[in-house]
Amino acid sequence: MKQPLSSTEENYLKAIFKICEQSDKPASTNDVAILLNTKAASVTDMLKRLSEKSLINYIKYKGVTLTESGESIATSLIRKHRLWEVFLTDKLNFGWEEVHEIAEQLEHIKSEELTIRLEEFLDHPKFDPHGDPIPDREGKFQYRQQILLADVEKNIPLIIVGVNEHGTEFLQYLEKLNLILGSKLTVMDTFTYDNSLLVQVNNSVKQTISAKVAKNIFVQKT
Amino acid sequence: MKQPLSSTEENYLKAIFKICEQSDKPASTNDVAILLNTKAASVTDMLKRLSEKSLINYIKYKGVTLTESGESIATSLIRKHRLWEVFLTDKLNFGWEEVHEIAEQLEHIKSEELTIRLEEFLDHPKFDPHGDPIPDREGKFQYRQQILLADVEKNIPLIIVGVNEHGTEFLQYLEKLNLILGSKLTVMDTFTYDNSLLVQVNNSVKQTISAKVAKNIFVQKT
DNA sequence: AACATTTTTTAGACTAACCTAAAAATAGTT
DNA sequence: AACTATTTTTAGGTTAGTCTAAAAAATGTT
Repeated sequence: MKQPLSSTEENYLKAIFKICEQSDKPASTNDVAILLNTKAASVTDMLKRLSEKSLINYIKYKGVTLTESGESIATSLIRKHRLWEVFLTDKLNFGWEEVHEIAEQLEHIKSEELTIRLEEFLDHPKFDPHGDPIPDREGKFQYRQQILLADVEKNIPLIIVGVNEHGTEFLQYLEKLNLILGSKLTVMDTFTYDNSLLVQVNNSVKQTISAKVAKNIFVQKT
Repeated sequence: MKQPLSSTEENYLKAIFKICEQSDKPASTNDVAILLNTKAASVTDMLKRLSEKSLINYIKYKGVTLTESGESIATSLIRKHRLWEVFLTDKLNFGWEEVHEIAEQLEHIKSEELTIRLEEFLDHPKFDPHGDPIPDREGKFQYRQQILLADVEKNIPLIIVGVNEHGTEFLQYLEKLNLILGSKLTVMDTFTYDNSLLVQVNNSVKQTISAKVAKNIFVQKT
């Protein structure tokens, strides 16, 4: 009946999920093409096939959303991806900037039992190394408090709970500034000229942070 | 230059390696087809492509062997396969009959660093859960003493060090008979009628074992 | 509302990996 | 050595996933 999906098909579902999650609107063909680094024509092609399999709701020219079964596959992939990321950092001591690419491969391993035992082995982590929440077996996950460092007021003690970008370069840069998950910081001053911020990290060093960086760091009030 | 191989190509290399290893002769097209559960025509097709990439020595109608680079890829796959099997049994508590299928997928994950760190994490195991030796980073591995239980004389104390078949059914059956890695046993008697054996396991139970089973168990003298 | 621009789809072609059926080469047997 | 049976290769076709170029639909602008 349900023959297993190819990695390619799975990647399309994940892409559609991410786009819809961010914008709360159907994903456009182009959005998907850009995210998957492919061409719009190829996307149209695949959308027809996924629609045939009842994994997406696709209306020509009107964009695409996931059906329930499509969404369940997408969240399962995200779940596996994030669990493997935890494994790679916590057990194999990879840096948070190194794990994405490997997890991208590992998430396609097909074994329900493996995922369950991996989760158990890792002690049921709730967040991955970048602070992203890990869906449970039913695909549900608590959303993190999504306050961007860029939107926060002065003189409030904060803690870093996540990042909004997962590129190697960005994460390595953050690490150099000591801006990692769990780091404490306070915005000392904001400069309206370029929207950069002066922040104090871990109650010691004061640093200036560009607006672009501040828009990619999630914080919580402590 | 060297674009990475597809999982399919990798599986062909592994198959050729296994056939050549067992028979010490070039692998025939048919052998490969049978092992990979595909058709001879498909194999010929692939052999041409692998030959083009200098991974195999292929002479029409004469069979195929691996080149040095082909062999290095094959042993790397076997290395990864067996390391993941150790991970699955030792860390995730899978049974030795459950791990093959999952490791079949995991062996294709591409990251040199991952393999090295996994090996480290597992404490540099030398054998997988079925007693098969794990190649080192250079692809070298010590061959195990390959004495088949079927070929051993009476009244010599033995220990099980490996199996020659990895099917789920066979391994589950062995487990039921308490014939697992490390089990001690002695051949008490042999019956020339059907070549079955009477063995004593762990100095307690006496059991009869068919010739077929005895041909798939490797033992060592203690 | 009509025209220009952008987005999306269609049409047609390519590659990897597979297949079946037929032809060619090898191996086995008398 | 000749003939038969088996193995292997070739020829031609299929499917998934990709592409480019052109056509069609949607969107934006005056």
